[in-house]
Amino acid sequence: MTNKNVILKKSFLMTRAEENYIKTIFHLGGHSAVPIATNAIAEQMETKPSSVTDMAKKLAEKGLVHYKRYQGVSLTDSGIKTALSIIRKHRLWEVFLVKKLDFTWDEVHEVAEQLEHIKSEKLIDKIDELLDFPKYDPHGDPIPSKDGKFMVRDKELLSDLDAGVSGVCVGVKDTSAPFLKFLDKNGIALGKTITILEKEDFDQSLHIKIETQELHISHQIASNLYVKKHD
Amino acid sequence: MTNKNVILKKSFLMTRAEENYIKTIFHLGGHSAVPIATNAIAEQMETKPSSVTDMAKKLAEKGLVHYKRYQGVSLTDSGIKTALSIIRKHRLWEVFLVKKLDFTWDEVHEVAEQLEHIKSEKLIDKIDELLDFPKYDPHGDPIPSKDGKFMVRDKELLSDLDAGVSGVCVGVKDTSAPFLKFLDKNGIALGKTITILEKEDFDQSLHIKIETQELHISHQIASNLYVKKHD
DNA sequence: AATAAAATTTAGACAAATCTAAAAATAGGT
DNA sequence: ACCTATTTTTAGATTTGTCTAAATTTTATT
Ligand SMILES: [Mn+2]
Ligand SMILES: [Mn+2]
Ligand SMILES: [Mn+2]
Ligand SMILES: [Mn+2]
Repeated sequence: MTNKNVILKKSFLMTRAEENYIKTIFHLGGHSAVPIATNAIAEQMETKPSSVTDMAKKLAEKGLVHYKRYQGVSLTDSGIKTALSIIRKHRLWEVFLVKKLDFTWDEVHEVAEQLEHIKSEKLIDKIDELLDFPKYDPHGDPIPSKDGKFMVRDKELLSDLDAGVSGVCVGVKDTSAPFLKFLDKNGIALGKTITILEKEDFDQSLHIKIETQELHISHQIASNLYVKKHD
Repeated sequence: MTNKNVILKKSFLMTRAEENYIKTIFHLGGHSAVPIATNAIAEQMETKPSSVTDMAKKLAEKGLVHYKRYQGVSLTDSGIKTALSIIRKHRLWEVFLVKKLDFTWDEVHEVAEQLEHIKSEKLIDKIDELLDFPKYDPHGDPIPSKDGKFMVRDKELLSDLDAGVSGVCVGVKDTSAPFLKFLDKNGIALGKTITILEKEDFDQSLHIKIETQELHISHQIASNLYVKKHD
């Protein structure tokens, strides 16, 4: 087998489980030098630490993660590339589902979790083209380009801003269906302008204006909404 | 667990391997009373007969096939329903790839083999709607509706027709990429009118007119082209 | 009907991904 | 520095889907 085929094999012969581990490690911050703890990965993936250890060894064997016993794992350059490719697919499929099939933003994640594992470079590139090369997914998260680059929009948690400040809602931190449905119910959506009218010292709850409507939201809600401040 | 959940489990908790076996059995004709031989399934799936036996037992356990030792397998009503649902997904995805993403008809099968296993009823129904409820896939094969019904177009193999007869090309029997590429190269496509000008007794090869162009094709080619005769 | 050939099943093994329970290593507190 | 609590790894088992080799059943041939 040629060296080129070995390289191809590595990226094409990833199992679904392997891909899910790589993606989780990336999301936990394992792309930086800081290694991620076995337990953190296990908790995030709803599996047991012993399973994570087994997989860490396998991924290290494949050159996708750095792993030293008891020292946690972090992604190699190859692992980061792989993670970005999966995240790209996940987010593009989410945009597709919303823009072309009228899914709501709380419905797309579950299906994208499956679609992100479809192996076809042509397929995802054509989906990208069909969607006119979107930069952000339905939850405001950036979509990596084919070569792994993506916009890091400067945004802040609504809960970190002071009274009087206003900006545009550009993302959500919690992407769970219940949270997204709550936002729908209260007229909060990406692209809308939010102004902090008042901040309650006692419980950090906020009195906000969203477009024309006034609303009271808890700290928990505010700490899951990303806003881009007006200049 | 309620009875309803048990039923749901059966249709939702199918593994990819199980789905592929069910689909293969259906394609080999196992939907009729005639049971399909273990070896036939093994050959079609490029696996070993012993593996087929193991899976036959599991599928029988789940009520998807009839199975008696040494007697082959056939699909139960539930198995047929399952097979039609997978085939529906496969063919709708093939149409999607051709109509919306500019895939050629020789590229779609491999990707559809993956996409057919995505679990989301809403997804496939929305794809169906986006495509305006197509009745046939890019190879002329009928697409089962949500409730498992589909058109059986009356069509004949070009090789079974006599000289002088003409009709419209409505399907291919061999859907392999090499055959489809051969057809492209020779200007043969679904929807085109074909007339048999002459039939060579010796080797059954045909001299045909396809639209305005004349062409000589072997028996092997003719026996993989479906035609609907003109009235 | 007996025997040979072919098809099918069984038995036992293996790889992938997971688990539980026990052992080992690390980190934190005094 | 020592002890303890926590984290992580190892060892061994389990499930799914596969394989090879041997045994069994069916089918075809004499
Ligand atoms: Mn998502
Ligand atoms: Mn998202
Ligand atoms: Mn196909
Ligand atoms: Mn087809």
